[in-house]
Parts: sequence; C-alpha cells; structure tokens
Amino acid sequence: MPERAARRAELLSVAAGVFAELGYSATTVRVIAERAGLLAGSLYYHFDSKESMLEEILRTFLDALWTGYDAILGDRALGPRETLRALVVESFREIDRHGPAVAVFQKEARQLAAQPRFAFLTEAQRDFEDAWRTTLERGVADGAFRPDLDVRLAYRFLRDTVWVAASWYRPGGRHTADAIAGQYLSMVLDGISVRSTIPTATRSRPWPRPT
Amino acid sequence: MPERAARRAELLSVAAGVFAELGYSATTVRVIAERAGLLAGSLYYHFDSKESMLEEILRTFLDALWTGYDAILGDRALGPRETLRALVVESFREIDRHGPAVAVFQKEARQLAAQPRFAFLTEAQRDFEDAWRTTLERGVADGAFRPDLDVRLAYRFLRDTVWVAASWYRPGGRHTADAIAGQYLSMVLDGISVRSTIPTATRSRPWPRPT
DNA sequence: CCTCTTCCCTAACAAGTGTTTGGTAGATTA
DNA sequence: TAATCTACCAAACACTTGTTAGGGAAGAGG
Repeated sequence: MPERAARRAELLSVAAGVFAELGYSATTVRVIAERAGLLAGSLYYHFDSKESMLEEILRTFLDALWTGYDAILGDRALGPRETLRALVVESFREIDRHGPAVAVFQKEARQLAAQPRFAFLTEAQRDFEDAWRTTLERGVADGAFRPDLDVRLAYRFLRDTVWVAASWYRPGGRHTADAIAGQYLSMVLDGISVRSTIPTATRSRPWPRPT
Repeated sequence: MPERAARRAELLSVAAGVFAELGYSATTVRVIAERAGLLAGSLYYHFDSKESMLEEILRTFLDALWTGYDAILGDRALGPRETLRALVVESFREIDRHGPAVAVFQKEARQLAAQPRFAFLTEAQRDFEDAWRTTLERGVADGAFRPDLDVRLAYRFLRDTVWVAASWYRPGGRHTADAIAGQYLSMVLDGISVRSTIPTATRSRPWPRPT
C-alpha cells in the first residue's frame, strides 16, 4: 500500500470511530482532526469533504461484506441452513473487522439512503433482503425451516439481530466473533426454550470454517 | 388536560417525529417549528431548549414503559416464560403507542447517557437489564429455558431485537403490534428451525392479555 | 545547492445553529 | 371600556459549522 493510501486509511479509521461514537451529524471535523493529531483544515488535503469520508467508509465496508457474501451465496453445495449459518458467521466477522463502519452503517443508512449520493446503500439493502429472504424461503420450501414462518418478519428479525451487535461488540472481549455468531445462531435456529427431544446434531454441530 | 399542556404535548409529538426521522443532532429547531406551523423562536415560549424537549420526550416514554413493566414484574403468579412473553408484548405495544419516542430512545440513548442531564437513561437501562436477566435466569433455573443459555448474550439479543423494531414498525401496517410480538416470541422461544417432536402447547398457546 | 513535492498549519469566510429580546393581535378578565 | 394575559412573530445575536486560500517546513531528487 502506497504511503498516501495508508494515511487515508488511517484517517478514515479514526473518522469511522468518531462517527460510530457520536453519530455522523454530531461529529465535527475538528474532533476527527484532533483525534488524528492534525488540524481540521488539513483533512481537506486528503479528502474532499466530511461527506466523502463517510461515503468511502461505507463503500469500503460494503465491498468487503459482499465479497464474503457472494462466496457464500455462490456455493451451490450449501443448503439453506448452512447458507444462513455462513451468512451470520460472515456478518459477525465483518463486525469484528470493521466494527465502527458497521455501526455507522446501521445507524445512518436509513436516512442517508434518501440522498442520491448514497443511493448505493439502497441497492445494498435490496441485495441484502434478496439474499436473506431467498435463503429463508428455500429453507421453508425444503423443510429446513418452519412452514409457518413469516419470511418478511424473520428477515427483519435476522437482519436486525445481527447488525445491532455492532453497537456493543468490541473485539478482544470475552467472546470471539465466531463464538457470538454461534450463540446467536443457536438462539435463532432453535430458540431459547428447552425442547423435548431434538437430535443434538441439529443444534450444536460446529459449522465449517470458510478458508 | 389544560390547554397549555395539550399544546406542549402536540409540539413534543411533532418534535419526536422529527428526531426519530433525522436524528436529534441533525434536527433543527426551525424544522420542528415549520412542521408544527410556527416560527423557531416561538418554540421557546413553551420549552427552555431543544435539549429539554428531548428530555421530556424520553422521560414520558420511560414512565409509560415502566408503568407497564412494573405491573408485569410485580405479578408473582407469572412464571419466567409468561413474564418474558408479557414483557415482549408490552414492549411492542409501547412501540405501537410511542413509536417515534422509542426510535429516538433506541438511537440516542447510548451516547446521551454520558451527559449528567440524561443520567436517568443509565438508570433505566440498568433496571432494564435487571428485569430481563432476572427473568432469563429464573427460566434457566426452573427449566423453562435452555440450561446452556448465555444469559448475558440472550439479554442483549432480546433487548435489541425488540427495540430495533421501532425503526421500521408503523402502526396501521399489515400486522398489529400484538401479532408482531407473537411472531417474535415464536422465533425467540422456539427458533426458526423445524423441530422433531414438540408438544404444540409449548409453542403456540396464546398468551394472556393484560387487562 | 536548488527545486519540487508532500503534508501540514494559520487564518479566515460564509452559512447555519440554538437562543434571546421586544413587540403585538386577539382573547380574557376586571 | 381598560387592563392583562396568551401565544405567537420579527429580527437579531453569539457561536459553531464545513470549507478554502496561502504559506511553510522537511525531505527527495537532480
């Protein structure tokens, strides 16, 4: 990575942190600058505007995310249950790597999407919904998921449960991202109730690690 | 309700809507005023500051919420499963009634809590965690919930899944708040997977309606 | 040693922010 | 009718905001 781009990335990382902590609109370029060790005006040597920092943060995150998602969704060998599992795991790994970016995305995406500049967020959310709902519907069709499942609702349920974690998850905590993903999946798939008789294989089999 | 207070409530309702839509800090008093049909300065006849509007909105919501919660938590006749059920239902009803306020709470509470003025948010979240975790622990202890449940994680899971709904739920949609609560409970309690053999009574019995 | 580039600082600007002050039309009360 | 009060408007204030323009220190390359 050229020196130039490395500095950009460093500043974007700081900015993402502040955006996540204070919210985009409450964040001042002077705060970003201070936390990065330079003055407000100097940021404009690297970036066009505060908004363009936000855009680059979100684009970078979505690119990385979809790289992972596409690999999963393109794998025809995976059944709906394994696909869902892999999607959740991948999402938590993304939270682990791009925590602040995910938090910003989760906080601001909805209202930013109205702006033409951030139309790519709308597309992303559409693709998102497609991926999850298709997986859920496949699962209902082939008997992996409950036939009485309200797919629209289940989609929102899954989407929210996964992404909100970005607001409290901190890397280096007592659980790894994969461990949290496992717990989440366990709750989502099998519920928190105690069940009468369920083959253990369906609820606690470790999922395959993507390479 | 005296004329004076009615006008206050009306203005607060408008303000809550804008706060929920644009976020607190991105909201301008001029926008609130315009949407309420008066000029920015006139708001200060009714309120001390923009911040005090926010405070009143959040306090009103939390008061209403805890009125409902206390009734549930004080009911010694309810087992953990029924308590959890009632809490979720009550929460969705609160979303139904105070949608914008809930959305604001969910969006801004975390960073507002740092401010001394909003210390009551920290207390509320503590009481919150107490209520949910106690219920979960009771359930694990008496065998209603899975013994391997990570209560800390399950608490966050429940809290988030319930409140995020405020960001997309709109009253008058295709599902009532109670219906959505039911679906959520079904997913949370029993999961989205098909189960082998489960007595139907444990998963689709209608819950008691609070009077 | 000179020149050029990189990266930052200093200082300022224009627009937008929450808030205050003084006034006023219209209803209410004496 | 005169006095008072209510709920608002008009206009401004002080301050913060994102952003820009010009300059300068430090190093690289010749």
